[in-house]
Amino acid sequence: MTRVLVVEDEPGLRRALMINLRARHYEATAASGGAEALAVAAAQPPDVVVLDLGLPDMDGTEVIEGLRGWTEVPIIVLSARSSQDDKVVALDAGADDYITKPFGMDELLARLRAALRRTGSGPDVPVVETASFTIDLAAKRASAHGEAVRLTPTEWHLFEVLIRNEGKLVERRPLLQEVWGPAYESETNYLRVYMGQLRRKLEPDPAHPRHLITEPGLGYRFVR
Amino acid sequence: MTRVLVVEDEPGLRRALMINLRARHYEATAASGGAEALAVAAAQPPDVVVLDLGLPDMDGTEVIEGLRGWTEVPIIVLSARSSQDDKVVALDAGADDYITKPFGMDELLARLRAALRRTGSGPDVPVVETASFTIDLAAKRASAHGEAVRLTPTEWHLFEVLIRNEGKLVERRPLLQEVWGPAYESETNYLRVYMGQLRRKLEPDPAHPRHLITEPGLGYRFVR
DNA sequence: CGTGCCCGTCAAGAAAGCGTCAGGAGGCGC
DNA sequence: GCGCCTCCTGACGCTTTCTTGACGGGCACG
Repeated sequence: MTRVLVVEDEPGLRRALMINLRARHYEATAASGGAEALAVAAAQPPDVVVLDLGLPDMDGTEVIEGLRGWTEVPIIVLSARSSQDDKVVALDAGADDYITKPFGMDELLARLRAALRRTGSGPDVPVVETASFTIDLAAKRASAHGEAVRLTPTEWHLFEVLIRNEGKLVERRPLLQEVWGPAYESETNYLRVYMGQLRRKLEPDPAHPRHLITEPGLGYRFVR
Repeated sequence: MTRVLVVEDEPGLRRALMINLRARHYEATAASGGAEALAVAAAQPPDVVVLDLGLPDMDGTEVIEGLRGWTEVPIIVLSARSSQDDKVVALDAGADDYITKPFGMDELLARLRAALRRTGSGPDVPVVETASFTIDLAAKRASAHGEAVRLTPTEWHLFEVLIRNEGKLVERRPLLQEVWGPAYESETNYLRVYMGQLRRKLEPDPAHPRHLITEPGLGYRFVR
């Protein structure tokens, strides 16, 4: 879950922010001062920081710099001060966005989404690991028995479909349609050839596969 | 030099923006309509886009979507409309920032710097060192076998994309789109030529590359 | 015990992709 | 205008990948 650190000294606004964020299924943590914010961020690095500049204990810019010393987490600044100078100082200190109070909750949330989108912290976990081999879908890297293994485009495509349905049986027809297109749905030959290649490259004992399983008469299944 | 695309239909504001950007040593290009903006961006992919939402020929959101179809270049929206809904729509369509008119030039420039800072950074170090060569992204300097090497602008651009995705496979189409623009996504010739040039300039044995790796049928990969 | 079905394996030709070279066009400074 | 650099483009031979057919083994069933 996406973790948001809210740094706001005024209890009313802090509470409103927390409620709204949690309603959107963010994991929201609160800090009421700059020192506390830095401590919390260090203990549990957030995915995005919403920072009120007008804190009682520290200047807001110092908080930004304190964070920027070790993390590039997006920082969205809230501030009652609307002069250009204030914005320039905060943005150049390392803030990603600057919203003047009073602000609308919808706007804040939209800017939050924009900031999170950029970091690309998608919910995907594209690394699949088994006892025998490791597959990194994003980087298109595979390794087995400790050594890097090269897969051809078709092998990747086929394997991806199986991994997406990990544990589940994938019947031959959907498999063929997905990888080779609808015109090839009866070319079960291809499956035999390419499953064989995948096994030879990845399985410890290709003749007795443990992860790329044949379900006779039905299709194939990938199990971890 | 950093390339800024300014999309603004009103001549006075457009001129003011261009003057201010050029005074800060940005390479600023102007477009007065949405269609023109998309064409210019495709021909010469910019590093950041400043986009007025109130264009005569297209809805601003369409322009955002047209860009987001192929590039993740930062988009800073300018708009006379200050309602939350307008901001939410533009930001969720893919904009990175939203500034309401009238605005101060200093603020725009600060937000521009913030947007550019994000793209350049990441977990990158501006200096990449391998056993065979050294690349200083910031200073645009390269050296191999102890000697300085000159790379052309296109070679830099291509190499930067690969370095940003160090270790990860970059497929041909995204690579072509990023470096040459969306109209060139099938010109795989270019990749072959320029990868060859990079290898000849940087690899100890260009015929057997160790760092600029080809993944047949898929794309290319930079490994340290 | 024979037959048919399905699967795994192999190999060879076809197709697609890759590296390389060289020539020409266009831009830029002199 | 002239030379230099960069980019684009097409062609060629070579490598990798895909496709296709054939063969043999295991298994169920008659």
